[in-house]
Amino acid sequence: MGSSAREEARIADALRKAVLERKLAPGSKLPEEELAQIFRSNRAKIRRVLLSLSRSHIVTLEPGRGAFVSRPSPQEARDVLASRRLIEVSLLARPHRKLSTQGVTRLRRIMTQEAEAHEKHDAIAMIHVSGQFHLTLIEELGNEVLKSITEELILRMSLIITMYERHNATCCLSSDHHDLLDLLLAKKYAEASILMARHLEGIESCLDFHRDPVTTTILSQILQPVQG
Amino acid sequence: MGSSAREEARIADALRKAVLERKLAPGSKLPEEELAQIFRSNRAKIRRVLLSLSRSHIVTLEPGRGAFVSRPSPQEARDVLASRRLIEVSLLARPHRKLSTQGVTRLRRIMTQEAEAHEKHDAIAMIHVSGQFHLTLIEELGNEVLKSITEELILRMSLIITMYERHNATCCLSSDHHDLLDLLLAKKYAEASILMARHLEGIESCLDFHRDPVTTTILSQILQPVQG
DNA sequence: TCAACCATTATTGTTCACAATATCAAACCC
DNA sequence: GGGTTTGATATTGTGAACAATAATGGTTGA
Repeated sequence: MGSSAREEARIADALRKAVLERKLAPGSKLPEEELAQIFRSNRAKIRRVLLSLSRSHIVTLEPGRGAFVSRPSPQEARDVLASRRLIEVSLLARPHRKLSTQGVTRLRRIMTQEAEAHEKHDAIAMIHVSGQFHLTLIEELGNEVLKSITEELILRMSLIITMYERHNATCCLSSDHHDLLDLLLAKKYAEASILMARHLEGIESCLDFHRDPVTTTILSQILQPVQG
Repeated sequence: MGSSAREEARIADALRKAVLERKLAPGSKLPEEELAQIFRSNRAKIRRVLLSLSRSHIVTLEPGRGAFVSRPSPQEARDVLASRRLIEVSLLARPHRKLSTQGVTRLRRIMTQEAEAHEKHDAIAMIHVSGQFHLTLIEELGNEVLKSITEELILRMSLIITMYERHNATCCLSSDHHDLLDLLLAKKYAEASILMARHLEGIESCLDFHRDPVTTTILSQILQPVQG
């Protein structure tokens, strides 16, 4: 069987998904044995997955103690937010290329899904779709490298929001996304970039770095339904 | 012994250094056993290091075949260059903070080393010092996250330059660095960012994506002196 | 009652042997 | 003679057993 890489990718994706959807709280312990049986895998594979995720700052490996979902410090949080803002705002201000017609179609479809999720009050779907909007924008106006960098930053932001969010603030106002696309179609890049800056600052303003980083270490049974 | 992480970091650093200094040609095979005895280590640790490096796009793991130094495609090369340009140029245009006095000192010291390396025609020292200049700038004006992102991009650029460089073009004109610092001290950020854009475009213009990616697979004896 | 210590238990870290796979070369058929 | 097949060799992939380490809980003594 040469599908071991696929299996590891599946496990890593499931963990990343759980982090993105804020089901795995920062600080949660990730015991190798437990993960192995949840995913019907073995420790060796789990271990490689955890090593990979630790390189993406999603997981922190403490020697002799094991793997934990990362708990970004306030400073790290600020840096992640600032970095994402720099990338996305600058890209809108000076996009590498024009929006393709199929790109516009993709963005429109995503916004439709966003509206549906909003209507159903499906917070998890909102997170996914909102992330997809930003990533598609980067893919269209930028390139693959920026996209994968931002993918990682978005994942780290999920941890940050879980730790430091003030109330149940909505992560992304979908109206912003709508206005953003309008401005881009009108080639008003300067205005679009300003809107994006405000958009991301909006997320930031919902954070409170003073409060105790509440990290209820949730049991891993949350992962059970993920792997189907 | 709990120093296994340290040992792995040492091996990873040695490999990264070899890539940065362009001693390890893209496409070179990295056999686990051979690396293990070069670094007086074992396959398990080597394997973990290679997995880590593969996450940084420095190494490519081919299932069943082993690890190879990555050979970035022309498209990937363009994306890496564009991403680095976006980050550094935007950061100069709108720095997150002012240059600290000790930051200026550090940059000046680096430029001194740069002049020395230039005088001695020490190409390897030039690479290191030039990278340090850019990274220090990002650390001073930006943050740690952007710094580590750029660290990875610089490493990938080393591979790109090895594969696609036209002649023996100097990677960074030190005069540019000098002018850059002057502009920053004068708070002429707009001009500084333009200079940075030209600076990085200069590197890009030395590349030729049409020529065959010459990848002389160098033996790993190059690594021997690295680990001392 | 509290604190320090020690034994127990659970988890991680390491090593080894073996299985699977790809590479290479020689033999073979067309 | 060229291309294909087939076996030998080397390298990677996998799993399990063992060692080392940290967390846990209970005991003992002040």
